[in-house]
Amino acid sequence: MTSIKDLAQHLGISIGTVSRALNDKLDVKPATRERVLKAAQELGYVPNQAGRSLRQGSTGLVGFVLETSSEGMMQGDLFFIRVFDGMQSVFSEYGLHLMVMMSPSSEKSDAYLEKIVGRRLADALVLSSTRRVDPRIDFLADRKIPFVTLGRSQTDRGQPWLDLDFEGIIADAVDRLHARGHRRIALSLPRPALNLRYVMLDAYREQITRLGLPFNDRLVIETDPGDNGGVALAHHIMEMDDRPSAVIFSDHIHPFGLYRGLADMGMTPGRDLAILGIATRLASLLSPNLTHYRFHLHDLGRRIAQAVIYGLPHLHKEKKPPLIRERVPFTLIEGDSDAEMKG
Amino acid sequence: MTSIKDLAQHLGISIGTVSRALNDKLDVKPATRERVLKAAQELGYVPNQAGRSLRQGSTGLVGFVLETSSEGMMQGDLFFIRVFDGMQSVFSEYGLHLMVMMSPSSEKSDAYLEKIVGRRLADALVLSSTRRVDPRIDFLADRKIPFVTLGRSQTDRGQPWLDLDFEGIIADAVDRLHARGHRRIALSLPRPALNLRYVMLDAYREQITRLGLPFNDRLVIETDPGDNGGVALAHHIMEMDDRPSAVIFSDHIHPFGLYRGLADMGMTPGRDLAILGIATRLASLLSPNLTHYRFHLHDLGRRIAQAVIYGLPHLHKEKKPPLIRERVPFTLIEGDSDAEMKG
DNA sequence: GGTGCCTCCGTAAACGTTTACGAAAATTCG
DNA sequence: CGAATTTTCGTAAACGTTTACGGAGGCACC
Repeated sequence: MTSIKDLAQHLGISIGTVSRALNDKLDVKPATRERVLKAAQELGYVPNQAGRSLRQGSTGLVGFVLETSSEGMMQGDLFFIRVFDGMQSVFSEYGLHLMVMMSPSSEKSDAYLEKIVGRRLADALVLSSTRRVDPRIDFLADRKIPFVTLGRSQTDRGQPWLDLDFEGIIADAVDRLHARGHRRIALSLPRPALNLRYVMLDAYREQITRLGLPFNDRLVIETDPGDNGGVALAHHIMEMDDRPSAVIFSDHIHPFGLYRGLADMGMTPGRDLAILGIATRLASLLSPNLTHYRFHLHDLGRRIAQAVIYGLPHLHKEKKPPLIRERVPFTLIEGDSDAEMKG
Repeated sequence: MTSIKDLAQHLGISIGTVSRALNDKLDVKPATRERVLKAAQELGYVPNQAGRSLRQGSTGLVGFVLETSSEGMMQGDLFFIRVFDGMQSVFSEYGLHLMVMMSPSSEKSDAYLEKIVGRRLADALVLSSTRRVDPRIDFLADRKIPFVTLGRSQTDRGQPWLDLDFEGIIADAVDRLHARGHRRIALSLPRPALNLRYVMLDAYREQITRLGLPFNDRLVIETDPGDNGGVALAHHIMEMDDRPSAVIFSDHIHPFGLYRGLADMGMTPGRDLAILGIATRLASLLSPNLTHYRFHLHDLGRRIAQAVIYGLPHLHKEKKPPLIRERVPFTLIEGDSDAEMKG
């Protein structure tokens, strides 16, 4: 593999000059710069990242920490790949590379982070699946590693975050169902550790009481990772003695299970139970059409990337970059799963 | 951040000894080794990867090149994350890290690989979405970069590969449908560039003729990326004048679309059209149950990882490691979507 | 006590860059 | 034409490791 030394020898100039030429430094004659660039092209020279990292203390890599939620059905997949794509599209402009890292389950995730960070594998990290109390945030903040979280947390160390606008969704969903005559509106929530759960629950409670409805915690239903995609959930709901007439989902998998479960019981979504979900494009494959909230995930990725850039001083010119803490807006896709309540 | 120099000063010994102690070299007294390890623990020392990479010429990273198939519905997602998980579980034992890299669309993927490889970002690569003629394979082989492909290709440079046993699936599927009285069996295939398409087509033709059925290329149906998950496909199939009584899918998304399309037409999968698919756990959410072929994706990931290890001489002891070229076996999950043909 | 052999450790070079510094060359100016 | 200034370039240090090499001690042996 050709090194900068080879290049310099081949051109008969010093490696210092070659380096400056390649990195667009000022003090190099235009003519020689051209010669260097041309030779680099011909010899297929690409700077070795290790050498460069060592010298300038930055690797050009941004790590996205993905937890292998060992809980049955993988939730995020369809979600994440679009986000990654958006992130990379921004990073490319800065010569950065996105590195998706599979972190072990949460108990060992600290040791994992320790290694990543200690080895200086990445210049910055993005955390996902943020928990209400998230030690990873303290860990990174203590070590002054630039990072951004996808999802909020109560562990607040002044870090930038991006999140979906769950409050907006819940408010809209509750309003919408209320306007259509529903009074017993259930909410399906993920496991307790995730901060997402509390955000949605608070928003739900707030909107319910604002509408003058009684808050009933029996209508707050926990999704069971062991439940195969939510089939059992359907039975659970339909067999409650004061069963809800509508249910709001916080993910895009469980609506499928619920549809399936209802079908098994001979019931129809939208007629026997109104359903609202947060969904990806997959939702369009449900019949009847699922009314759901959708996000521009590619944009979300771009926003995350921007927040990361702001955390890396050598990549932008802002003296005091803004602290990015945004909830990205949703779009409502109207379907037939949340029809008017008759009776 | 503490470097090995800090550690050495703190202990009052040379950095050479510290390095040897940490790397389990022979010529260091057990007592000092212990002291070093203890101090490293206390000071939170983790070796800087850039320094190490520079010296030994390897980064400890394995890149998985994921193409952002810009074609409508993302196919692979649910699939890949499990594979990643399997890979990482092996890599962890070797101190390797999986780095998922989002490669741009295929036209520019060469320039992308050029950068990755030139910068020495990864010790080895894994290619996915292999095409029948895949220039990436030539590129990597020419540069002697260790790599493994997930999926086969006609571009054969002696590289190891892992793949799903599509031949086995097709043979089993055709047999199964034939035994149940089906004579007009359609096959749904992905876009032409992918090698997968040809593997399946060949296997299909072979099995069809072996059973004495006529090969009819009108029964080979191309899935349209623009078609929203296969809904239009349903209409297309049901409106053929010599329409098939069964269809085999090569992916896990289109069955959803087909179910949806059939439902829209008031038809029932398994009664009006037999359906076989290759699927992930999501399939259990279809009603009636989709009969499908399933793979142990975590294992697949582990196999890929093993093949990668064999390509990195410093990580194993084999003089001549075996060339891994395997099709991982499938499991049939029986459902109700491929019932007996009546009439 | 000299010789030889281990065991353990320190020294220093090397990996490929970038960059501060100063020297050389080119240009401008009086 | 010489001096002052600017432009351009070469030198060398530094980043954090690993590792080949050799030296210093300890011990056993004759």
